[in-house]
Amino acid sequence: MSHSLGIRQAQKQKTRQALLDAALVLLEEQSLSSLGLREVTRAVGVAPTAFYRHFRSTADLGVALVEEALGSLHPMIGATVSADGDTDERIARAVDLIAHHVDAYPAHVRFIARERHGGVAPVREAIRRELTRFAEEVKAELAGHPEAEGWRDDDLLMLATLYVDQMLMTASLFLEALEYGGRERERAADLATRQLRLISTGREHWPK
Amino acid sequence: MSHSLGIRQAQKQKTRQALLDAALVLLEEQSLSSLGLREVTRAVGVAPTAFYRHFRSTADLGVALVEEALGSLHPMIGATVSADGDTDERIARAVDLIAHHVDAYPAHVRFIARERHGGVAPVREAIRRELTRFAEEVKAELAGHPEAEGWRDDDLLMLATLYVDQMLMTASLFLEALEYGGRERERAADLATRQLRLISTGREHWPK
DNA sequence: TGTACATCAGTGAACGCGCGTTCACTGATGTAC
DNA sequence: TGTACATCAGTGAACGCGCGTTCACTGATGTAC
Repeated sequence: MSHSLGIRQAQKQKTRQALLDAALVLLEEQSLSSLGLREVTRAVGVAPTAFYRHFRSTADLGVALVEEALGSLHPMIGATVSADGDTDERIARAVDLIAHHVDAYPAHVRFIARERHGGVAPVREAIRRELTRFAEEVKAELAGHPEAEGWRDDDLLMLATLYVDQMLMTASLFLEALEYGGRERERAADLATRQLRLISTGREHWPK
Repeated sequence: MSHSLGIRQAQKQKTRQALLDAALVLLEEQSLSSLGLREVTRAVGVAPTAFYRHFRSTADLGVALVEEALGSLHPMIGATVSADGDTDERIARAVDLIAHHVDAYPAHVRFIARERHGGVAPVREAIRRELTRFAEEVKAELAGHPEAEGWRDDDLLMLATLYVDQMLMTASLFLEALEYGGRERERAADLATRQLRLISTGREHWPK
């Protein structure tokens, strides 16, 4: 769109984003099902009632956060499973991409890891839906590679699902490393690399 | 011990267990960080203050639940990675054991999946500690098999960690299937079976 | 451009409610002799 | 076995507090003419 938003709309979006940002910070130390609407508005500096101009409830805000968090993850996917280089180079690149994503968006990663199995059903649903979509995209990407020749469709989806889950496991391992500091980061990268290598080995020898 | 507990001790343990049981039921629909002490005592039918005779806080109760939940999982581990039969038989048996465990202790499985990355630090820590212990036990079990010959120690631990995480992923998939009903259960079993088969293939062709 | 009216994001007071925690207590159970 | 005292799991009243939600409001922004 070329015409800029009206002043009113722009201000509203700004407040909405401030609410999302404040919630994300508060969610580093608690889970969504205990997040209070007043906490969030207090952190932003608006009246509690202003919350209702943007979200019906904290669960509703949570669903919006899912879209934000997994939206930021989306561009990373294509790159992670892209085809250049040999297996080891691709694995190293994927682990590196995950590590940098965690550095750039730690709160988003934590939110997804926490609420994927969390206590708020609509948010769990939203995450499940997005991750299913991711797996299908990874599958499509895999199907484009020559290695995928002869693979059954459902085996490809199985592999894609394994990659997506492994990506999340690795991301949350890097997140812990970020908190603990020390050599945890290298240990996480090393573990993730070898696990991906084992999966790749299985993939190469998969009986088609 | 041969002598039975005194009446007082027995009654105290009974109340404590009732608190744990009630909490576990309440935690099916919310997460620990939003669980109220009064909710729990109300469900049991004791005064709120009675709670303090057993736990300092709901976080403390959470740690006790971790021990209960992962204790029930413990006997299953040896059986899951035991050596009898060929690869496919072993995989089928493992998937079956996981499915039955989820049927038998759904609330325990949900609790662990939810609080592993939940908002209560001491509980996350307790789960992490137990899962590390599990991975080391699986590693020891794997090391006893002939297939492990020539494997480096850290590669064995890497594989064990992958198995433990995969077990949890599968368990939580079965849990969702339990909620949704329909053919989800078979689909979950099928996916888990093929993912374990891929891991096994990688294991067989692992470059030692 | 100027005027008159409509819209609506954010306000602030008020509400009833359930929370965690304290305290002194009760009465059944345990123990010493 | 009986008695006198100690222990301690569970009670119930009371507290101050922050919660989510309602409501009528204000005043800047938007729109029609």
